[in-house]
Parts: sequence; C-alpha cells; structure tokens
Amino acid sequence: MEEKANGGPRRERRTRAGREDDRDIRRAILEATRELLAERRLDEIAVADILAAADISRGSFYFYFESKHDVLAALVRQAVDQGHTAARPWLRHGDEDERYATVRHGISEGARLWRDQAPVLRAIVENWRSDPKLTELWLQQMEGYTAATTTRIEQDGSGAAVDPRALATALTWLGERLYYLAAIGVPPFDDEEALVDVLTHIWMGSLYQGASSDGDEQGGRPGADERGRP
Amino acid sequence: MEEKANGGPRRERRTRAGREDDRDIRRAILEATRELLAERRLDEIAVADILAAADISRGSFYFYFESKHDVLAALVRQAVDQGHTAARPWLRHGDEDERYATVRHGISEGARLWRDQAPVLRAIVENWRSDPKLTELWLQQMEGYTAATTTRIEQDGSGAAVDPRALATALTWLGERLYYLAAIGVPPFDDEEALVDVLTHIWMGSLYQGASSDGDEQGGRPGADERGRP
DNA sequence: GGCAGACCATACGCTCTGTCTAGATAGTCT
DNA sequence: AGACTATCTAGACAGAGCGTATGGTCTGCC
Repeated sequence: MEEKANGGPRRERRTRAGREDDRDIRRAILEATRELLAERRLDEIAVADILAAADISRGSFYFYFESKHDVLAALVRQAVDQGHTAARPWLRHGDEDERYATVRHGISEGARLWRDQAPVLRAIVENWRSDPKLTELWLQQMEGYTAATTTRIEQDGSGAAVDPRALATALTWLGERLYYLAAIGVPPFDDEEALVDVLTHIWMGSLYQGASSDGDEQGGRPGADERGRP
Repeated sequence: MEEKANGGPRRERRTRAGREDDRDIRRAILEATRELLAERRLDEIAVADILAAADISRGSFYFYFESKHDVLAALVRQAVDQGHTAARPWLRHGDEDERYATVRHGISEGARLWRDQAPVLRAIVENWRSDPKLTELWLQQMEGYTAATTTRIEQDGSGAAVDPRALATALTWLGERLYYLAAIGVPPFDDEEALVDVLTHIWMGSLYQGASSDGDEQGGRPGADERGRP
C-alpha cells in the first residue's frame, strides 16, 4: 500500500543519478531487514516483507542477495566491523586491580556491541546453524575472539591448569550465550550490570585463582607450566 | 519400509489387538523422529519424512501431535526424564578434593546425558526459540538446573562475590553451550575429556577462589593426561 | 448385521521460496 | 535524435511444505 498505488511507476523514489549510490537498493534491503529484525525473528520474516519494507521488487532482491540468510550474513559483517572487533585489548600484564579492570572493560565493550547491534546479533545466534555460510561466518567470528584470548592467556600464563585454547573457547561462547540471553530479556541478565559482573567474575576466577572482588589473591604466578603442556 | 507398495493396504502391520498398544502410533512417530534427528536437523525434516519413516498417514500424525515442534517437545521431555535430571548432587561440603570430585562428577553426568541424547538435545537447542512452547520448555529446564545450583552455592557460601543466582544461571548456560558444541563436533570440545576439564575448571574457579589451578595438583585429580590438541 | 473408532489415502488451500519473462525508465553512445 | 544497455518493476510460475478436510476401510464389539 502506501504511495505505491498512485498509478504510474514511482520513478524518482531513488535518484538514479550518480554512480556512487549504485548500491542504493542493496542498502535499502539491508536497512529494511535490520528494522524488521528489531521486531520479529528471522523465521517470521518473509522475503515479501523485506520487499515491501524496502519498496523494491522481487527481482531486485535476488539480484543482490541469494537469500534471506545471505542478507543476514551481510548484516552481521557490518555489525561486527562497526564494532571494530579488535577492540579487545583484553587482559594485560599488571597488578591484580589492573587485570580486573582490563577484563571488565573488555566485557563491557562486548555488552556495548550487543546493545547496539542486538537485533542482528540475536538473529545470527538463532540462525547460524541453519545455513552453511552462516555457520562458517559465526564460527569464524567466535574463533577470532578465541584466538585473541588464547594468546593473552598464554602470554601471562594464567589459568595454566587447563588447555588455554579450550578455556578461551569456553569463555568466548559463555559470552555469546549470556549476551544473547540478555538480548532476549532472560533474567537476571536483562540487567546489564549483573551480566557484566558475573561474566567478569567467571573470567577472573578461571584465569587467575582469585575471584573478582576480594583482593586476597597473590600476584603473577608466572610458572604456569606445571604439567608440561605442549 | 518398502513393504508398502505391495498393493493392498498393509493392515496387519500393527496389530490392533490389545488396548495397551493403543499409543502404538504415537510411539512410532516419536521413534521415527528421533531417528531422523540423528541424521538431519529438524528444519531439514518434513512432516512427510516422519510419515514415511513411521509408516503412518498424515491424519494419524496430526491426531497425536499438533506439529513437528510438538513432537520435539515430547522427545525432550522423554530425554531429560530418562536422564533423571535430579541426578545433580552437585557440590557438597568437604575438603578441596572432595568438592572438586563432586563438581566434576556432576559435569560428567551432564556429558553422559548429552552423549546419550545428542540428537534430541541438539534439536531443542537449535529450535527452542522458534516456538513459544519450546521456549518455555527449555527455559524451564535450564531453570531447574539453575535453581539446584543456586541452592548449593548459597549453602556453602562459595562465590560470594557475585549474585548466586546470576552465577548459577551463567554456569548452567555455559554447560548448555559447551555440551552443544561438543555434540556438533566443534573443537576442542569434540573431545569429551577436554570439555569436562574446562567446565570443571571454570566451575571451580568461579565457585571457590582457589580455583582448580593452584599449583597443588594433588592426587584427587585424574590428571587430564594432557592430550595435546589437533 | 450394524455401529463406532482408529486409521489410511488423498486432495485441498495456503504460504513461502526462488526463477523467469516482459516491459518501463534513465543514462550513454554515435 | 534514436538506438543501446543496464537497472529495476510487476507479476506469473513451479515446487515445497504445512495443516485441514473428506471419504473409505478395517477391526472389534454389541
């Protein structure tokens, strides 16, 4: 409906003037999908809905994207790029307080990214298993965080009792899950501070022996190789 | 299968004799679906596939179940019942070694349940968000574990630095995620021992400050044999 | 014999997907 | 100007899948 049925084809809707806005339609699709994702789940959105929201034709849609999932993939790439993923300085050498602050900061950054990009991230978490490309995309994304965390764990020799890589993978996916639960409003993580508190606590507890807040933990334990792990 | 196209209606396929096997068809549906889930994802299974596998008609299917998701709900209930969920003695008072052993045991039990019921649990994890009833079912299931864990945390006053309930929720969902990753073969959790090691480490580290990593690798621990990694 | 219940086969209407055709429009080339 | 090309539109289409409905058939029981 809308200004659509005014008789003639609504031509000037999009100025086909310059070359630079050549991807106009592509962007309209992405934007419309993003907006729809803020209201419904991906499986509740039909391609026809996107068509209507972006005010384009079916042909155009399939010219730019292979499928609904393909659109989601593009949105996810946008989202994580924008959140300049590398913004994970993570752990750093330093005294106990500094490590705590650094870990907590990284976790808060994650929360911020999820707050800003909730609809898209929610969608990828719910759908990455239903499409090979999405599966690869999301696993790769998680792998990025895992690799960064692994490096850090190995560098300051924390959490030496278990395989650093396994620990890093676990912490990464823990984040994925809790941020997601927060995004869909499952208590107690609907409160962002509670979320950050717990995540930080678990990170600190599994990386260094001391828990989060009480300051009784000793510094550095650089040994870290008690089992002669490869 | 296959004895289907022998011409006449295959009557005696199921003895309609007694009253007790009245639910024969219902069970055939559940069993067929379970088998199909061992091979494909739920979204790749059409109702027609279940019909063929169970060798029943469309009408019968919808007599016993409302939908594919309804079947999954029944399967999930079966699965967790069978795994006598309550089998989570979890943490118990005791010295460091005993606590470690108890936690590890509970986690191993979880791994066993997931090993036995992998197809069904994989399916519910992948689909609980796409249906209100499944959402409630799974959240309730997680709530069960969370409640048990919360009680235990409060009882022995561990992990006092954060809200016990939030911590318990986080640990529960961490398990859900890691068991799931194991079930779909994501490394390093395709190795069950690595999975149990890390989960135990994180539980210990966040419940008690002395985590499982403090240098004293005394006997209580099975050593984890340091299998390297792929 | 006749009734009721369980089940079967099949068809139906609907929604959604992805492809395809034909036509309109705008900028470009000669 | 007129032809050309790329882009986009509208809409038809086939195919899959879902959930419902209809009519027939078998079995056991009164």
